[in-house]
Amino acid sequence: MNVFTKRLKEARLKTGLSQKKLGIAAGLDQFVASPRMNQYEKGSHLPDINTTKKICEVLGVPVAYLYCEDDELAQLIEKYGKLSDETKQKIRNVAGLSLNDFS
Amino acid sequence: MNVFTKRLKEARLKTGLSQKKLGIAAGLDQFVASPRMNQYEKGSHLPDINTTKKICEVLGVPVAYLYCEDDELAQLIEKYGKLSDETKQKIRNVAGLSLNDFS
DNA sequence: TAACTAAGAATATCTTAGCAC
DNA sequence: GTGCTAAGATATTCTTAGTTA
Repeated sequence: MNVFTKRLKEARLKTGLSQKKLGIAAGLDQFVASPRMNQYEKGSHLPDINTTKKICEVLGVPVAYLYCEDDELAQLIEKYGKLSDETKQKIRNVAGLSLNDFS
Repeated sequence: MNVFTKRLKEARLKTGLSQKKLGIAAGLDQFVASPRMNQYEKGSHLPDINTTKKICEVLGVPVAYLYCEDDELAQLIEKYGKLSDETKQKIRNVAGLSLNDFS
């Protein structure tokens, strides 16, 4: 079980969708959605980048989230897009990434 | 030019390595390193996950970095691993991810 | 209904052999 | 040396046709 499959399964279960329904929601044909999503989640195959993007859109997570090895960083990646601009800026300040840090 | 190719090129140029040298450092055969790394950087092909991991190790970036669409989040992903545990915890607090937030 | 798998079909990447700068 | 590409060889995923719980 690699990181991709772990994050994919966790994110899917959060939505309450079955493997098949997630695949259909991501634009896969109804007859292939079940085996393909299962192959992705079990790790026997890896989806191409476009399918990955669509799956992530349905799951509400960035693509980077599925590839993130570090659990804490993965949490941060998942939440980052839902934060206010103010909070994002605060995080950038703390991380030392601010371009406009005159403090 | 997609996100993967953009981040790959930027990260490689930061290291000062040529495409070929990066490929060799990532474990690719010397005769295939140049075309393969070029194919990855130009976006004609995508490397498998194991090759991606090795490339990222040489580049000093997490795999998630190459797949991150958001530029600011990508910066944060790149820097996160280099931060102190204290700074990481501060960021988690600001993001509202702390499990031990009794404030 | 949901999760899962084998195996041939289809499609992708990888290697070779180069060219252009 | 560096960046880059076409095309056949190779390895992967995708579809089909199911089984299992």
